[in-house]
Amino acid sequence: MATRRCMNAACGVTEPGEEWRRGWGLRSGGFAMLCVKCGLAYEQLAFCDIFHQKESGWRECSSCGKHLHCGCIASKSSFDLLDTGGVQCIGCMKNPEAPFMPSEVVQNFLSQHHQGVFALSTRCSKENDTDTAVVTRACEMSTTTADSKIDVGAFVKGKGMSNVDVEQSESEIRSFGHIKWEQQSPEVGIASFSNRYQGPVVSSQISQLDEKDFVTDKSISESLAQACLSMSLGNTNQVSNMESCSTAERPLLALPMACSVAEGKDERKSLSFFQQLPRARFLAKPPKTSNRAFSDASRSALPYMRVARPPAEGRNQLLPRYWPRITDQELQQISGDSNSTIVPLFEKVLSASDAGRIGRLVLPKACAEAYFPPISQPEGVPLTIQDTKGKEWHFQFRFWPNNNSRMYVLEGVTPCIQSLQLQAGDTVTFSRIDPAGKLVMGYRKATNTVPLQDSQISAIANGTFGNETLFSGVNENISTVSGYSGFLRSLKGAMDPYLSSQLEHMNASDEEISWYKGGMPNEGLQLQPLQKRSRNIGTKSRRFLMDTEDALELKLTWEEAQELLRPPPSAKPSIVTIEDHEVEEYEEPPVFGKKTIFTARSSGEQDQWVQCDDCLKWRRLPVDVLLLLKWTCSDNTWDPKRSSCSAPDELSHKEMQILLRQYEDLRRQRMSASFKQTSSELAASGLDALAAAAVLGDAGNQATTPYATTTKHPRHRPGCTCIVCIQPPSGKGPKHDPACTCNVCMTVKRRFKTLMMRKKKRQSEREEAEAHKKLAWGSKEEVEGSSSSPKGAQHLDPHQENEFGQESGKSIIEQLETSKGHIDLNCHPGSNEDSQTAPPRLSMMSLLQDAYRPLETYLKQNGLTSLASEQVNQGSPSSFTAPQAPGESEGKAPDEGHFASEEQEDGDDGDDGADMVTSDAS
DNA sequence: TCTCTGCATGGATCA
DNA sequence: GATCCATGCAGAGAA
Repeated sequence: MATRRCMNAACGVTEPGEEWRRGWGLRSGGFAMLCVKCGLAYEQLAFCDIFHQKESGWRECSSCGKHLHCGCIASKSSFDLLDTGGVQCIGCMKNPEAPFMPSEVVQNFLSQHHQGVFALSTRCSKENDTDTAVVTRACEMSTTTADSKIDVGAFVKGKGMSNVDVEQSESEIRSFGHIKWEQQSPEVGIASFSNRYQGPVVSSQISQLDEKDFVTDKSISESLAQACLSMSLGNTNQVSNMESCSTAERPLLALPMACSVAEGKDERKSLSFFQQLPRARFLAKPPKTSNRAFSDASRSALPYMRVARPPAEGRNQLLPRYWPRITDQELQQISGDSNSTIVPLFEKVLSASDAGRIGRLVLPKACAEAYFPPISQPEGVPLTIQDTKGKEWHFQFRFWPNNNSRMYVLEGVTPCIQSLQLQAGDTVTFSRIDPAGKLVMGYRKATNTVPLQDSQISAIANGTFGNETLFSGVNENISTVSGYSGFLRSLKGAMDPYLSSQLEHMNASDEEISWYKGGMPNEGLQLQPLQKRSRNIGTKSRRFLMDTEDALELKLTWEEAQELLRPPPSAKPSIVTIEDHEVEEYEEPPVFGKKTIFTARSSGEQDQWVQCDDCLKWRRLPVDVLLLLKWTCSDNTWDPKRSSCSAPDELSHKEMQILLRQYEDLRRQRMSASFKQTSSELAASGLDALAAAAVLGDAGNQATTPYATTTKHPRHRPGCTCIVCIQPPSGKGPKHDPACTCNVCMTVKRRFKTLMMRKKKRQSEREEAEAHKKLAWGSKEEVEGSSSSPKGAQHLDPHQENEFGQESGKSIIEQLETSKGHIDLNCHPGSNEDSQTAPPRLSMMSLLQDAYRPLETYLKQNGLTSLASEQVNQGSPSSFTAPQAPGESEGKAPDEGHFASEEQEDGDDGDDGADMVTSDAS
């Protein structure tokens, strides 16, 4: 064991006693740590090197053996010994900002008080804390730092400190950069004392914290400790002569996470952390995975984190979901103008039974045992809890045995719940007012809330909710689109009030935020709340089943949200193959785009319509344009005549309204249809069905194959099961076996066969010279073509395909090969062997393109003009015709798009050509 | 018949 | 596998 001299030279301790030997640490002005094993928060080991020097460069808590590492670097980094004592990780040392950056606490405090006082506290160890008084200490001195002069004399006088104390403390303050040591209550888990987020350095290090990490996770605890060890006491160059101080007066940063036994003694005697720093910040636990991808800017955009790590009383380590998330407003509301200290204890999202008429609020066991009076009898004890308005509510705090454990409940909460108009999903927070010890119950309404996952809580609290958390993949790149704040503002409405509250600070406006929903900004995109972990969607648990409308809305809105995702601008994807699936992988996260609607002309040509954010006029755009979140007429480079908001609408207001109304109706219809289909599928799917699907494999694959949403088929949208949408874009992705009977292949085959059948039929009529040659194929095709019957179309199997007439079919294929290049033999009705020997290339998409090309066009291109006239007369009842755009033809052929029936989809490929048939996609 | 009470159940999560 | 906890449920008592 390599014991070092305490970094705090004033301490003078070179051989830490047993009371030191607890793993924990401090970061520069940011937070204190909890011993990962013993749970002590206030060991006075702040600046002492008490860890084993391991060969690996890691240090180990001499007490509990937990490894600690600097929080600034995710990977292992060795430590270096500082001249002033203590250790510092290499990573931190290389980072001129991280360790030496003046404490945000000090900075903030100085900025507010011009005093170099800074609350720090010591605390007794867990084992002997019951009778070990925390030595409160204050320092009095005037010292000059690089930026400011500190005068803490007034404070010291106020504390009645002796000159000796002052002298001792003076060095402490010098060394620690304007810090006042003071006994501190353990109310807050981790605190950042800044009013504003100070930047990435601290946050990134803070982000290393984790509840579990503190307690059990050794690997993570390493990160914690490294943060400790890398803490800076200010610029070491500024560390002046250090004088000794008694170990009993070893300073500690006033950061809670106290041991429990001393609760109620020390903390209530101590000056409040909040009293000293009325706007103390709660910070939170970090994600398990340190994620530094979150940009500095984005981190700095989360200034008001209030995820308070609850006091570790009774060593109960609460699940993060119970960590109280309290906003400034809530704090102020609870505390009022008094100097009382608010100790956020825990919170709970009300379940249905909690908010129900039973009047029982189930309390998390750990919370109940930690913060509520101990009870030994099931009858429990009456408990008076005050709400934020000061009204006192009387509950019965009790428990009943449950699985060799206890289930704690608050009974009689109905009047309170009703009074506060709380519902399931709302959150109640329990806090304690010190020193009075009163329990206070606050609440948050759950409008559009997102009960965050534990990891999300952590990540958000640490400003690292990046790729792996709630808003996966969404980070600062958003700012390249519409401004990060705008993005966050958009997110706000869908997030937990807590997070929303954080985001509020990035946007001065506290007004209600609506999601931009494509071209209809007035429609709030109802992004539904995320549920906790996997208990939300798709769970079999009854308790989480949503009613049909909710489910419908949830499904659809997420689809809609998904629609708005765009590949990151100017980002080139790399193609990776995962389980034989080629996936476009972007380095950058997706961005939100603007939603548009699409229309199709009779010629099959499509238009995209977008609404200007400023003038709300609709502009026609090419279909292949991807728009970012904000779009105005000035961005209309495709139509210079309408590149200004002053330019008139291309369509009249009425026409556009009709278009939009029809579009919306159609959307709803499709939503309902989709939902009904899903519901029926779900209803029909039992375990047997699932098992059968699993056995069949194919069905399973279909069930699990995500719909590929491609920008190449803008008329289609997520959820569309048409062949275009279920086919990997750009011909990428796995090729199907020629004998594959999956939906994709069968549809391709059907469509191709029908197409070819018609073509062949016409050709056979016209080309008498080839009549005999094609007659054989044609006759068979006539049989199958009668198949325009469902039977013929749907029961097509590979064997039948082989009978399809290889010779004739081959000639057709050859034609296509000649014109289109390689043919996807997967789609060749009778070329199984070939496909296996020669991997197809893009031909399926070619066929699809042909198949989806308006038949009229196709026929014309193939010299089958006589068919064209027929096709235009075939309508699709499910499509609607939009007002004709100026300059458009008068053709009224309906579109065969994915609004068409399945039969049309399969058989009537020539139904394309709807005039201005709207479809939505992004 | 409704409400309350105490406990059981089982899915989700944790270790 | 253990534990938590949301919810169900049966029995008792009240309306």
